[in-house]
Amino acid sequence: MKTKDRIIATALRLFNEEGEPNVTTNHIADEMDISPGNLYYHFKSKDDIIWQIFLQYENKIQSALITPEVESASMKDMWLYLNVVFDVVVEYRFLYRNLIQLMNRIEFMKRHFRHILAKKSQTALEILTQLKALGVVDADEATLGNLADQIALTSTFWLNYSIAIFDDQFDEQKKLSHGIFHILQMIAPFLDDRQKAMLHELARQFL
Amino acid sequence: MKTKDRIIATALRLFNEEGEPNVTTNHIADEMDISPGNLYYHFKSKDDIIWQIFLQYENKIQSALITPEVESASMKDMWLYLNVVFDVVVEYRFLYRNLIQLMNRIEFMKRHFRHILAKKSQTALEILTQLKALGVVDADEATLGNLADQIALTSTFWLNYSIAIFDDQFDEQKKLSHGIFHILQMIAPFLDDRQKAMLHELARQFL
DNA sequence: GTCTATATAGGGATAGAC
DNA sequence: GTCTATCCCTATATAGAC
Repeated sequence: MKTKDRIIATALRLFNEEGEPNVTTNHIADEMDISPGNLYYHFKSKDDIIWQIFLQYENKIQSALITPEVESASMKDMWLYLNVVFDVVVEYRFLYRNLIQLMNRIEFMKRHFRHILAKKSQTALEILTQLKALGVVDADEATLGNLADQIALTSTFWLNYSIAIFDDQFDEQKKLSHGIFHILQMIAPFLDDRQKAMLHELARQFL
Repeated sequence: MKTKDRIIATALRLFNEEGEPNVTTNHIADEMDISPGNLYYHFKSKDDIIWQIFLQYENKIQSALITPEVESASMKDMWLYLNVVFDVVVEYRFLYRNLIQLMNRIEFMKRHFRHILAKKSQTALEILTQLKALGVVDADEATLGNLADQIALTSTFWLNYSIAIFDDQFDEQKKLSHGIFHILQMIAPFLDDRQKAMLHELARQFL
């Protein structure tokens, strides 16, 4: 693994663990046992490191945001989609914790993130629409649109929300599952009894 | 107005306008035409200023979170409640922009904010329950609980969300109304036609 | 209560040797 | 590509005069 990649990996880990504002470039270099000068040979600034991490993140989230072919014709498809999205969010959670700050500080970030957010909502809508066509979901267009936005918003801020409401020792993975099921519950009123039972079963297994 | 209060007012304004991390104590003193030394005569640290602002905020939000007697027996009651809450959120919006950061930095903040968030959800649930008893809303307990949490989450993070998705020149007040109607739309599927029409009318007037 | 002056510390970033 | 040494700057906070 090249030094440049190690810097990115280490920075990402420290940012996630301690919050980006609390992690200095010296801190990163120290953790890797390299000199600050070396770090600045590979990156021209701290924001440059963050931007490179963001580009990695953007790649991953975009792969996650390709509309899946709804296969099982059930809420399991939505559940899978949410799992993929939440995984990426967790992996790059520091971005979400300081979203506004970073968007204002780093050029292009705002535009790129806005694009991702729109895609999140759009993909959710496409899945819902497919599920509706298959008779799994029963709701009008406006409701589906509202649900899609709500899914985008919730998947974006759930981690912050859960930091605020849950005990700190609460298991990270549990928080996530909790978020996913919170979203699925939003859709539940528009499902028939068989699908509701399936949600219940998923909840039993994973919550 | 005493200097101490002027410091709080000025700090709040600057924090909101420029983001707390971008506003230094010197910056605040400068804006008020007092010396940094004077500022530190009144507050022992920057975090102390933030904490005092938070206590002000806590007072206001707690007044807003008292369950209203549902009077008009319509969605107008929910609409009024949301307006009161959003007003406070906007007045102290810098807290929401750096929520996690501040909660980790300032003692007690986490505990206090967690309490407020729980109350937000609880109050929303009480209003929904009253509306159900009056026959305005038709949904089971689980759905109402889910809606209440969703209202708490959305009212907390809507400002950040709207910064991310809307154009910067988009009017502040419009963003707010947009958030309120987004929440009302979440409840819409559980209303009868007359109530839906009322939402439509409110939207026409304020959106 | 308010000012001026300053201590202290730490972070971002660069120069130049190896 | 990596290190050492260091510069520069800015932020928090304090000391002591008025």
